[in-house]
Amino acid sequence: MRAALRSQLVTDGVAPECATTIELVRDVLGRVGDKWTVLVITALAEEPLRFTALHERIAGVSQRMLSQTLRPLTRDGLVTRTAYAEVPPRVEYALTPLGRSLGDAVTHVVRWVQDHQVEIARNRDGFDGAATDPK
Amino acid sequence: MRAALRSQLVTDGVAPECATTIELVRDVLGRVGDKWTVLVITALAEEPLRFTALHERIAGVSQRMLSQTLRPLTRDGLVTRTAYAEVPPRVEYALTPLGRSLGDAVTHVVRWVQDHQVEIARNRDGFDGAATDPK
DNA sequence: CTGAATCCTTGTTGATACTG
DNA sequence: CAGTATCAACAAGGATTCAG
Repeated sequence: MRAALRSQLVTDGVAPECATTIELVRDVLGRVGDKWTVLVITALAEEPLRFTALHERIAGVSQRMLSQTLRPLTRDGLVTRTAYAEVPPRVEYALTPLGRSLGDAVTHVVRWVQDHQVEIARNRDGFDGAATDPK
Repeated sequence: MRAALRSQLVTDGVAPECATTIELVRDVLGRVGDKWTVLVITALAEEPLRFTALHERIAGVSQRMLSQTLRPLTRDGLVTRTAYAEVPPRVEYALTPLGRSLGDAVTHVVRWVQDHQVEIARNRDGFDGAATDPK
């Protein structure tokens, strides 16, 4: 199964139909790895939120980055964007079932980090110590 | 549990000990989201490989990016680096159990993409169609 | 209120060349 | 063989300003 995973990811000698899958995998993984997407998903997982509310909950995000993060999520159907024709305008973002299921998948990785953070920190100390103290 | 996840990720009003966890989560997620790490992990999941072998298997990676990808993985204890004192030099990289377990966690996300790629593509078409065809 | 447009700074990537 | 050093190109992120 791991070989099957690799066959989906590797780019040398890919079959043409596979090329689109590997691109999509990279696209989504890159999304998950970016600075704000996971925070947006987890924030929306609690409850639907309007733009400003999101902006307030996610500390440090700029308006620009927030809308840049939301657009591809909306495009992929991970979140819905509902604009109410009022003045002042009101736009509510909510997580779709699809987005929720991605959040669940990502949770595995997040939990992995939490479960292994001590071990990782210890490894880093050992590595850095060996580098500076080569005795 | 989802609220717990969010409490680990969000940066506003964090407890001091949490700050290091959220940084680590971002660090690892960023790693997973970069261009080469997942490919390296999946390649090494099959068998230990030397530098050149990795370089050949992962199409498109430069020597520079490969060593830049390998160093943090080694530092965190996800892969081992064994240098044999020979001429010519030989260095073998292998996945540790820790690295293997991260690969398993990431597999959930990869499988999620595979399972939902059609739905995502359909959503994108709809989104793009609505943008260009506002009738 | 909800963004889009602009500018600017920084970080990331890749090509190339060089070393133990 | 297994990298490091250097440089140029580019993308990402943030601050600010403007608009519907």
